[in-house]
Amino acid sequence: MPELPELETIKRDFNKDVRGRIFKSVEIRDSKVAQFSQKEFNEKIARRKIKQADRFAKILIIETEGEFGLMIHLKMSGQLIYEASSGRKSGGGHPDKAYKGKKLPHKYTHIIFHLLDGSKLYFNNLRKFGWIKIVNTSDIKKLDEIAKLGPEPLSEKFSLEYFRNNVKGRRSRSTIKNLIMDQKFISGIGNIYANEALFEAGIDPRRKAGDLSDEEIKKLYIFIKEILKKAIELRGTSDDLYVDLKGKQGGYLNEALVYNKEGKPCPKCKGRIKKIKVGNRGTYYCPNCQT
DNA sequence: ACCTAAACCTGGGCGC
DNA sequence: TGCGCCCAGGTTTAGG
Repeated sequence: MPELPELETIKRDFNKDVRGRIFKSVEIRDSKVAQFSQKEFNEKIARRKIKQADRFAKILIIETEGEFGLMIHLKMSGQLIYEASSGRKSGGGHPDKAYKGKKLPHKYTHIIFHLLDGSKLYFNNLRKFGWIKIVNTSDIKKLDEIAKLGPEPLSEKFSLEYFRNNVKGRRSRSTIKNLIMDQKFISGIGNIYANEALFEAGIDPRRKAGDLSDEEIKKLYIFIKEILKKAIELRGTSDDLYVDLKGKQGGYLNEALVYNKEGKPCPKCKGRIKKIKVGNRGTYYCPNCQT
């Protein structure tokens, strides 16, 4: 579901296609998902030019040239889709359909942003866990949701030393899979890429973090980065509902090693991939290769 | 302080 | 055909 690579894909496309446009108005179709009022939007966002999109782990922030911006979390069923105004060249597929071929907007479109040039941003969210709120962007890193996040796996702050110290130290009693999905420890990894990285590193997801050898810790550290980089190149994973800004699916699922592969042959040993529960999450692994 | 499990929400797939 | 049940999942909250 939307994890770091998916949000990174949206951010990059957003900065290419939407940056510089101007907010006009908003249609709030579900007030749980839109955690702001019409009035607040009119006061803080309307008429402002879009400066850029930033990504912090799985959170997207759309900054305007004013003091405020939008903070967006897709959770697992969210879609942020851009539709260029009709009549102008949009430079790519027109995303008028994004959920089972339904035309936008549809039942699960909870917010629509209208931009001054007639283009639109749709926020769809089937399970309504995702949200958008208006935040003051003068000091983004101090915002509650951002401040509590651990380092990004592809940043310099995520060093092997940091990783090793935490895996062996304070957090050593949780399972290694739960640990690498803990956003306060490393931010941006969710269920899909946790499964994939543990497979590549040959580590059983149920292992206690503290029982990993230095060599295993290093392998996992390397593969977390590798898997995420590869997933960004492939524009993310579309298992169920994830699509990019233009409503297109990501390419990673075709390349996935174990995720969603129950009963399929392991890419390394040709044994069968098993599905179990770890920390209440569906977990795919190869019993032969991951020990 | 720590960990686990339920809750949030909805559609889809399954068994009967 | 249709009802009821369980599952998916990121994060928070409640409970142990």
